[in-house]
Amino acid sequence: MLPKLTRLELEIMEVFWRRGPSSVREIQEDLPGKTRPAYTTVQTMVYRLERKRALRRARKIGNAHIFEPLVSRVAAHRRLVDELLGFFGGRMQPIVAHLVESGRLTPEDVQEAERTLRKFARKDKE
Amino acid sequence: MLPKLTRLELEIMEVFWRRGPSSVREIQEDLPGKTRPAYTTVQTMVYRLERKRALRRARKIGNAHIFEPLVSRVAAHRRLVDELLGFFGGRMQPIVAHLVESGRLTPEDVQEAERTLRKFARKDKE
DNA sequence: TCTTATTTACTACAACAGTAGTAGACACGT
DNA sequence: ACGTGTCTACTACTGTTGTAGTAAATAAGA
Repeated sequence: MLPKLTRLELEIMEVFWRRGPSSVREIQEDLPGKTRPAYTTVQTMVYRLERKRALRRARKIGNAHIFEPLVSRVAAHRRLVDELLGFFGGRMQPIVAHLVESGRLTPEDVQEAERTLRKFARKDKE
Repeated sequence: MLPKLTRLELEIMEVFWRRGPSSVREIQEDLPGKTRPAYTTVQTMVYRLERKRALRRARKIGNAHIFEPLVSRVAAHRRLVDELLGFFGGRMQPIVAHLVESGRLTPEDVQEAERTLRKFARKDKE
């Protein structure tokens, strides 16, 4: 079962997904400047992600551990969307309405959705 | 500024939005059986929602306070969607993709989105 | 080999979230 | 007016999240 990731954990995973296997130091330095936590803060988060089985120690370079992701970006993202959906009792309509009203669901997004839908419809028939 | 609401706080607000002004007892008894917390748990949450200015004491019946919502369901829902959007760096496409792939964005939902979009486009021109 | 900078492993702690108990106030029926 | 049950106001405790410090191990350069 996919572990639940918090905001900061997700930010850190995001760096791993971009960079691939990395050390704590590399991750910390790659975090956006304004939000950058102390080295040991990142270290703590990495350890927690390891306990949650979202990361694992892949190898060592010098005395530094190199960690790598065990969960994919897509899987983590899907979980986020599922959670939101839960809040809305599984009903899409209010979500879509909010997205449209806040002007962030563009006509292009909708067309893209239609394309994806058709692709899935075809796949179902096969 | 709209306060941030947690999972249980949202569940409780949901009952208020359905019922209108209510006592702690009424809310507690209206919560779904499997998840129903103790009376004092609900009471604590209601107090916290009051501190967060999501609820206020409207009046008294006997010695019981009647609370009423200060934030609307739509506003709270919009905040949830905005938060999710933040996780995705503001880009819609991955969210839509997940929704479609999990089979929860139906063709009807997309048509609904198109209708809403057209309505908004018209409004922009006015 | 000695020194030093880096890394690890561990500890700490405040805020928040979820959970609930208890003591005392109070309203209501008789 | 009394007793009883409900409600309030407070307190408490656990787990999680975000934050970081410190001591000891260790790699790597001089």
